[in-house]
Amino acid sequence: MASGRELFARDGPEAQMDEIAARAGVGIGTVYRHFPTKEALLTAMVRDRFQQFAEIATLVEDAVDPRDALETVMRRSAEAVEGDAGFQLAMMGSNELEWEGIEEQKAVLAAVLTRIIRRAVDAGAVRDDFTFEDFGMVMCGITSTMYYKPGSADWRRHLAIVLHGVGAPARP
Amino acid sequence: MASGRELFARDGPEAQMDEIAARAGVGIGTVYRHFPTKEALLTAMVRDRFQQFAEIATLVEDAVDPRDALETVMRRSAEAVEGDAGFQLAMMGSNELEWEGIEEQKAVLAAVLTRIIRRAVDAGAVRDDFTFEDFGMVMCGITSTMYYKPGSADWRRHLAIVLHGVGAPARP
DNA sequence: CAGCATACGGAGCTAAGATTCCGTTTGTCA
DNA sequence: TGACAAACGGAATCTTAGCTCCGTATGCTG
Repeated sequence: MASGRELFARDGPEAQMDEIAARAGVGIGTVYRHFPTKEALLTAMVRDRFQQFAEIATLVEDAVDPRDALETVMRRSAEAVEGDAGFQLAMMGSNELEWEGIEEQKAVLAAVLTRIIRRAVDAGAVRDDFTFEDFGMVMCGITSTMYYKPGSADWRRHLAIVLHGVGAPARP
Repeated sequence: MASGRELFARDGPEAQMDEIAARAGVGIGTVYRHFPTKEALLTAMVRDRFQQFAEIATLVEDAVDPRDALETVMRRSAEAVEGDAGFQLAMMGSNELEWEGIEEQKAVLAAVLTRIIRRAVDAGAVRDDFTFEDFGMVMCGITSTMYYKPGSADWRRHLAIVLHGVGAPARP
């Protein structure tokens, strides 16, 4: 059940299948009938999030100011993930393991973001060596703040620092 | 054994006690005679690292340029931790759980770093709201890159971005 | 060398949590 | 209403990994 996977996300990735089932109001067997394994459940959740990221990025892509677009994508994506400990951990590891069936969503996101980044670089608003890879990297960092200080808004400071750091260095 | 804990650090925090013991060339019982619990072993390791951080910071504190001092501390600390997956994960969580017996080392580090940061801020080289807490936060982020891309030098890019972001914003 | 103490090794105990399996319930068709 | 199918629930199983315990080896003293 969709509801089940969200509850799981909320409690973090070490949530027990028993608990997930109970909270969704079904038996364990039922959960396993929908998702053959715990990892499958995780993956489904992660895929949804990446899709959401892609939607956010697409929505913002045509903003007049490309620098704004980038900033907004980062902020909105981070906000979307606040309180979803399960995904936060998954994301921090997303560069490591290639989750099955995530590639597609990731590719869409990469395409949109690459365009946004290129525009921002061309506008001189972002350091010219910034890439989609870097985007993922710094987002993971921000996510780590979220994960380890749940409920705090500290990640916004982290984002602010990174956003400043992503800007083009002052020409001397 | 000191050697034992390092081997453990290398293999990550999910290394099994059996394996640790075997690799150290002793029996499991012997490991448990030195460290009552797996967590104790972790903690000992983490304490050593924090002490190392404090030493690095102290060594660099008197550099002429406070901005350089900060940068050097970050880089050297990160380098010290490269390849130590166990500590990397522990550090990412260090703001969450208060490890027993780490407070002392952490306090020393905080004192030195706070001085360095203050000097850098006073010199106008670092954004004036930057704190020791922020230091830990961004270091965790950089560490997450290290952890999830082991063996890669990508964390240096992450550090570069963050360092730029930590700088004082241009006065308009 | 005998006797005692200290430290070792590692088989086995126990807990936790993912996954399986089968008897039961619910729903549909004639 | 009876028979069959699909979906369910959750106790039991299997696996993994931390930890305990006790018989043995090493070393010191007289």
